[in-house]
Amino acid sequence: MVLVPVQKSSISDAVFEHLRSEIVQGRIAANADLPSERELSQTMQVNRHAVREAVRRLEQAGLVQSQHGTGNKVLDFRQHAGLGLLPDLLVTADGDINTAMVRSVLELRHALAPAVARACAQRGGPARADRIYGLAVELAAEDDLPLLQKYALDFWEEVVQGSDNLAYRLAFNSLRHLYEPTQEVLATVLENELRASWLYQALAEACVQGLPEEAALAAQALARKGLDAVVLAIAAYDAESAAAVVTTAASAKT
Amino acid sequence: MVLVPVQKSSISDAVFEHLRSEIVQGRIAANADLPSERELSQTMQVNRHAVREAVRRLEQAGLVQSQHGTGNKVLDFRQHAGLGLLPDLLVTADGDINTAMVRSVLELRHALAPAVARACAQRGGPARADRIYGLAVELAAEDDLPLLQKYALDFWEEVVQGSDNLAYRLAFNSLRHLYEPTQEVLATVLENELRASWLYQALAEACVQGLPEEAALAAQALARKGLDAVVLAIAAYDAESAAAVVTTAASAKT
DNA sequence: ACCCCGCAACTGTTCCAACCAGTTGACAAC
DNA sequence: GTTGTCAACTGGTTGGAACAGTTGCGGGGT
Repeated sequence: MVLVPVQKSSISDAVFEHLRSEIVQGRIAANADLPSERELSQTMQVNRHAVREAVRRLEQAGLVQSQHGTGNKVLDFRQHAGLGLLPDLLVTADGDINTAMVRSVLELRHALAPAVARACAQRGGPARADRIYGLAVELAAEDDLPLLQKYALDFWEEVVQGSDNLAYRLAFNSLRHLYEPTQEVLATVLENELRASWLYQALAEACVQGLPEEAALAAQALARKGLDAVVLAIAAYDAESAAAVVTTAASAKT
Repeated sequence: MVLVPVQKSSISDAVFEHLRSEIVQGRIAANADLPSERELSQTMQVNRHAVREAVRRLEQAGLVQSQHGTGNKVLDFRQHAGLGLLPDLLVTADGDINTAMVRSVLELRHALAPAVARACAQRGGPARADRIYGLAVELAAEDDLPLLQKYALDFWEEVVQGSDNLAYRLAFNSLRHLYEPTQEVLATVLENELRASWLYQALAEACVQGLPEEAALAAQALARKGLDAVVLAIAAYDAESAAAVVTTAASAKT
């Protein structure tokens, strides 16, 4: 018997998530008006306050704009949303993985990793470099994939902090929030990267010795491994999906 | 006589912004409890719903976590917030410019620009490349600084769209929202970059001919100019601030 | 015929006053 | 000492009312 904490969700949470997915998946066009609060509360059978709280969150997320007297206008999330929207974009309307988004995210990581590592080697300081080195050693000694993943995340967390750049860190936060719920799925795909312990060590070494370019190169090599693996996995996945569609069509014809 | 639209701000907006600045500037410690909703509504003399809507937005921004029965806990924004928080971090508690943050943001831009340009040259397509080229030509012909700035923003907007990477675009959104309100201030600092029309043209050329590495190099050179200029400006600004402090201290002593 | 003022009829915004529901800690009963 | 209960917090939800902008229609006026 396995017991897990039950997930409790408030009403306004549910309203928020519903409207968000309606918008993100294009079922409500950009620049269109959201139904009025009174109408929403009536059709969704919830109190108007719940709707209002949801709309406020949508506004904060850059998906909606409120105007007193006129209504709530749906914005184009591609123009106004931030990285916080990534988790919701990873799955398409029919529950499939949005492979284009996965590639996008890993490209973003590939673009940031070298810069973060470079900054960390420049400004991280000896104490931080020691911690990073210690994590690299732990990582090299570990064989279990989930644990390896956890250590890698800790490793990067330290490097990002060492970069002494809050903008990097905020971007990293968005990527981490995206990464955490999908860990198990990604573990197998990123295995090559996670097991490249020599690269983690090279990065750590570069931080200890204060060699920015070496750190950047190691970080780039790491991110490259992940990106390449994902690109391959995506190609396989898309081919499989296409084949499935063909099969379905064929069986429908018979 | 000049008339500008008056800024109307709702009550919950005001509550939100007040609490946000309290949190971001550390006047409420991370992991501390926010005062209860009833208490906040009483001390701020507003209705509890206004407080609730503000707290919802704080939660959405990653600054606060709500728990039924226990209260609203303040999170460490460095760990949980996204790039959307950047605008609020640019000014310190006493209204000064947060120079470390300015540097951080331009470093982020410097890290992203080459990757975005590379992707655009690879995947942008001929139609987009033509538009980019057209904007580069317009840019080269322009002399007025504010207009130059507008064209440069349009230019990058096109490049980002051409990168066919929604993650890049969402990150770019955050940077743009940060950039727009401070345009006038930044125009003078970034003048060297904005007037480097040959680099814009090199980037455009690379997009037209589909040369990713050339595009990346041009983009990096552009971002580098801005970053270098800002680093210099920051050094001057900090020196001036330090001198001002000394002067104040000296005059206080007499 | 045209213009313009004013009045509905929308919209979001704010408020009040309850009550429901989770959490915690003190305190009495065992 | 352990345990169950209850009071006193907390946020969550509800209904209803009134306030405040926006828009468009229609009845004046010119």
